[in-house]
Amino acid sequence: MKRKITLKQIARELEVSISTVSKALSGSKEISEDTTQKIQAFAKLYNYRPNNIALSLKNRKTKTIGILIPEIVHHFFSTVIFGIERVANKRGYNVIVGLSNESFTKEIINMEMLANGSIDGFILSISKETLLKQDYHHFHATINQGMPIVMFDRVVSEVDCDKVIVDDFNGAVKAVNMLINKGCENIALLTTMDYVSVGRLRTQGYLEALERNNIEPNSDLILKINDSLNSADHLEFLENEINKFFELNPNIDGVFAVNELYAITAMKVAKKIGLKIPEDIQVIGFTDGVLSKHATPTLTTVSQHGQRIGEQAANLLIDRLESEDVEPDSFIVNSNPKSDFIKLVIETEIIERESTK
Amino acid sequence: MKRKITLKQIARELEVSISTVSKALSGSKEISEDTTQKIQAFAKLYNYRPNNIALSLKNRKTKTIGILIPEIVHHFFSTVIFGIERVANKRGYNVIVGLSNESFTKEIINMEMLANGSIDGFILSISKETLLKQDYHHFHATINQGMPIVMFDRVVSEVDCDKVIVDDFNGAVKAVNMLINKGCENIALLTTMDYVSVGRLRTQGYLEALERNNIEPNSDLILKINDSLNSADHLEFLENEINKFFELNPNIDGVFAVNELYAITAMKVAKKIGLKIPEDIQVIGFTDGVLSKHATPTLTTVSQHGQRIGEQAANLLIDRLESEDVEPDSFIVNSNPKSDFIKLVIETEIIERESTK
DNA sequence: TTGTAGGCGTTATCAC
DNA sequence: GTGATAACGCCTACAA
Repeated sequence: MKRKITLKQIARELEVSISTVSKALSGSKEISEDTTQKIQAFAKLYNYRPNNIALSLKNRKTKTIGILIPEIVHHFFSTVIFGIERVANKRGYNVIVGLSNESFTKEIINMEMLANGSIDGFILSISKETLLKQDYHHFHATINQGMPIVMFDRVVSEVDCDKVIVDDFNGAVKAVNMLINKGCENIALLTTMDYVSVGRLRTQGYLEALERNNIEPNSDLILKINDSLNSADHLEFLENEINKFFELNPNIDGVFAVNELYAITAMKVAKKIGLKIPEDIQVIGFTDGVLSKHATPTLTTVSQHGQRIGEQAANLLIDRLESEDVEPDSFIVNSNPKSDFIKLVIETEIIERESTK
Repeated sequence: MKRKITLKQIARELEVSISTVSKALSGSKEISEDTTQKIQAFAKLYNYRPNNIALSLKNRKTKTIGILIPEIVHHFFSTVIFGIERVANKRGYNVIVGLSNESFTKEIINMEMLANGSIDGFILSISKETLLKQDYHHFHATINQGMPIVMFDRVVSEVDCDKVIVDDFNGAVKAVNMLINKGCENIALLTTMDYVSVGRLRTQGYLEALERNNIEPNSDLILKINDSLNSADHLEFLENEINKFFELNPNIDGVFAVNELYAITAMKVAKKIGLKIPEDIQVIGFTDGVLSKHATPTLTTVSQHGQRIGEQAANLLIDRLESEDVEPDSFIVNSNPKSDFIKLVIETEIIERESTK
């Protein structure tokens, strides 16, 4: 077992100085043909590779991106990671993943763990608990330390940073519009509690679409589901809630659900009580995951393009990291660093499947 | 924007030496009460945290684990990551993720990228292409460099390292046994091509169960599906294959599928051609993912306990990393480092749902 | 053409 | 009690 070889060892072995080795390996023409050749051959033989940690320390940049997300066993988030990793890798960066599990404390711990030199910047989506608490001091702190953050999906206006968001509002408008155009007259909304901003935006989109079509919103047709329960009991609870809801409102002929699970469950309940999809009731869900594609009938969804979100976020972050390099040299007067944060809105796309006519 | 503060800056500010600051902060009692207090207060005020990179360089360990997997948008793998992250975090480690996308080359590039000091050890699952090529030199190389590897799920006997695997063989036996006990007489096997070892093991389990029950295996009832196509066309292809298969073998009353997708698709096709589940045909799939839980009918599956796999793998790796620290001091004669690699077999568990009687 | 020295941030050893 | 020094591995400005 031969440990990784270092410049020092090569130098000792070849009886030259460390800097000669360094220069020879980087192809500097300060060094003579002969020694360069000799050194490069030796290095190749022993498979020399510069130590990343040493480089990081010297260059004060690690070439790695920290991702901090609420959960990973989740189609949307893993898709985003996939997108991030893709461009990160292409641009020479690694990716380090931290999970908050929707917990405020774990989010903070993870941030501190990574912010101490391990990474050059963050790409993150805020945990539910943090959103509830509305305590964003840890974001401000790391930004103040000069570490850039790019937020995606669950973002918050209180923090100044680059953001990549889904066009939740218009996605919902499009979906509900489609239901209306396909003949639905009593469209139900299945949504979450308000504190997760995306849920709120999707609800607003639902209302907006109704208004544009001169349909009076009916609060009976809106079901707000408490999603704070954990998965074990959650599924049953969900089915019961939706079941009650459908029985109270037998006139429902269209459903817009703010996430895939609600949509799938709505279909399941509908089928159980004898409704035909899409003949009797049409369903559209936000978020295009595995379930939608494989449900029977397959589910029409609003796709968020998770991969694109990840790619854009990574590009945004890396662009900022690499532009910072130049900053100290440039004396642009209007650099205006406070307000030129970018907010990318990723358009949604409706994927039509069998649950709509 | 105040950059992260360093020992040097504290020292300068307080007009003491760097080493005094270092000692004071680590609570050494070499330093007087007074200065210790003063320094600690100052450090707290400026929120001093030691720089991880510098520590890594000094200690020659990064306290981070490299995960290298074929894909991340995949329930099983993300579950494993979840498990790894959990124990890694608990034990003070970070987790850096690389994706091979089932590509041999990307696997190598990622390994080399991470092996140059960025991590202390690997947890990985081998890409399909690598398994096909049977070229494992990169694993040997990194192990030879003194970097431990723990493989999970897709492992290979040619590489000497710790392994955590699913009991694919017995899982399959259990599943097929269950089908037999529930009255199935013509059990079909839906499997992949042979080169992915887990597929082969599950196939062997299927055969074993038949044999134990004195049932003559019938090659007509085994469908090997070419899964090298990409997802776009794959689904349709899959449905067609299974459809043809079912039509050729109308006597099938039980299906064991080596993965969730095949099982779900089999159910879909069965329903389409008018078979009732589980009355006419019962189905069990390997891998317990989201689809199984939400399909109609819900699918009986063989759960692999992905999270536990991840946890065990992480514990194995960290145990090895932290035992290495002691090694140089201990002069145990029978240390026998070559052959004491651990192979953990995680038992599967059948989760009964509606697709079986 | 080659080598020396300093520094990235930290800790540990040893001297004062 | 406090501080100087070396070392982790690398790079680079500056000497020789």
